[in-house]
Amino acid sequence: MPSDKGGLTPRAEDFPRWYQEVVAGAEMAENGPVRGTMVIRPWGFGIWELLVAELDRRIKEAGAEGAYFPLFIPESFLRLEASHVEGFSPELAVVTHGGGKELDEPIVVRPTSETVINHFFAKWIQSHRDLPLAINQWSNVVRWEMRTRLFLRTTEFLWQEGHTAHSTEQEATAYALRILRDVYLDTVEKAAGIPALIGHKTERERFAGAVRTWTSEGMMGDGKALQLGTSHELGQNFARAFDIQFSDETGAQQFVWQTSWGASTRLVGALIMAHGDDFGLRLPPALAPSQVVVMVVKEDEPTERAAAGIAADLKAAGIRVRVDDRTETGFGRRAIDWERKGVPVRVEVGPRDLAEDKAVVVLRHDRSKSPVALSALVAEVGSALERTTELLYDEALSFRMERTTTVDTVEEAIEAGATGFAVLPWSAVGDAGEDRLAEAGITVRCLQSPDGSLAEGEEDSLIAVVGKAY
RNA sequence: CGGGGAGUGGCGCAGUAGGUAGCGCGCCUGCUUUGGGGGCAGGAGGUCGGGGGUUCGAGUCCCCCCUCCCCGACCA
Repeated sequence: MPSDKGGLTPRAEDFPRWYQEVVAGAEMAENGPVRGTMVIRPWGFGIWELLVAELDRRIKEAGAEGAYFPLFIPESFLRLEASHVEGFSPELAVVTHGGGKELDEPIVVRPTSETVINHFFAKWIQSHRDLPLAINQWSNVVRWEMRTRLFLRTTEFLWQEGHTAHSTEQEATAYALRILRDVYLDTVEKAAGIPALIGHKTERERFAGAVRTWTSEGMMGDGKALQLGTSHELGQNFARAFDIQFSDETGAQQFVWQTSWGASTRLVGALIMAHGDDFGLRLPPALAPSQVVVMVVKEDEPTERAAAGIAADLKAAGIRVRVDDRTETGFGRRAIDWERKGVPVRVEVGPRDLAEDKAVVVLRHDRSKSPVALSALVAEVGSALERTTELLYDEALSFRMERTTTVDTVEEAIEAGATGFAVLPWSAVGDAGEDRLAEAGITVRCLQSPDGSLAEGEEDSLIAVVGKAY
């Protein structure tokens, strides 16, 4: 029996199931033949490509240059930084054979590229004049995860990893924060329309090998947290392990101060979970492979011509548009398909509209329909697209506020954290409190100043935002 | 690795005392319909996860193996 929800399980009924159905139904991705791997289909990859463009533009503006390092890393490299190996060894994929022979030294498939990149940084950096050095790589990485979910956690995933070296600690800190704010926070909020909290991780949540990890965290539609982008201050840990030294102005040898930062295909999952509704995906226009679909309601020559004309006008206005003239498929089916894929605006063109020189404009955000005069169509669609991201953002923000509770104790945080975020004084948590939260499946997502701004240390005045996480 | 479940057309499933495989969706053809998963008619598509055994006969019973999913320990 057809329902107008396109056959999806309601989000509130079973969120994980709804998520899987959206990923499949919107033709975004499916499982690969090897456990935990993912085939990203054109619709999902189109979203990723737009995300890459948004991120990369900001990364370049922040002064990092693109480069590429190998997929294969000598196993010995990983061992050079103690906490780094410890953190990653359980999830490594290791190549032991090549060309039909057993290798002398096993090769690791990169779980991240800190080690290879720093091996080369050591070679490239000689003088303070070589600094700062900022490199960004777009690549795939492999982490042998136990439980996987499409986009959220897969064995192989696509990401961007930035690596920098600076002559002073202050400069490294400033750069890590610049990336957090100007790249991640800005992309996530402006392009993706997802409100994010920023702060730093507690010691136990910190990246393996970092001295401080900065994070941006979003709340998903089920109240759980998802890390959206992280930026690490590595101090001189890797510099010492890989002997990355430079001569300063006085001729003295010094170790560099470093950062690394990344965002992954997980962001596509964030988009689904932050904005999706019972009818499927809802895409912010900046990340929609097609921002508008013009639907030919009925097969007939004047209608098809009118639809093509509308599409051409929209395209000329710089809008990504596609025409759906598959009239051999029923109208309802096609409408639901585009709705599930999250296309922000649909323009329906049929003989009845054309008789009045109109078309029906349907907004995916609230599924509202309104007749619009053809002469006003481009302007109307354009302004609808401009409003969409902010509407999605506002909706997600009020949801997060509804689901965020300020509390005083760990026990209260456990209760509130079951369905959303709990905010409490960091001094009320501490190491023991983190243990207690962990028993309830809750983690500290980030530490902030009481006003929500960034703070550096672990001093008592900080607040902790806690919740269940993906 | 510990506990639980499942492998049957592309997808989701049924298959009842063992008797030679079926349903829904999808797909193809034609007609009709197109304003929220249309209707009618016809059609294609299956080594029943693999191997062995019992039997006149195995999707079904027995043994071994493989794979996948869910829950717990790890994680952008």
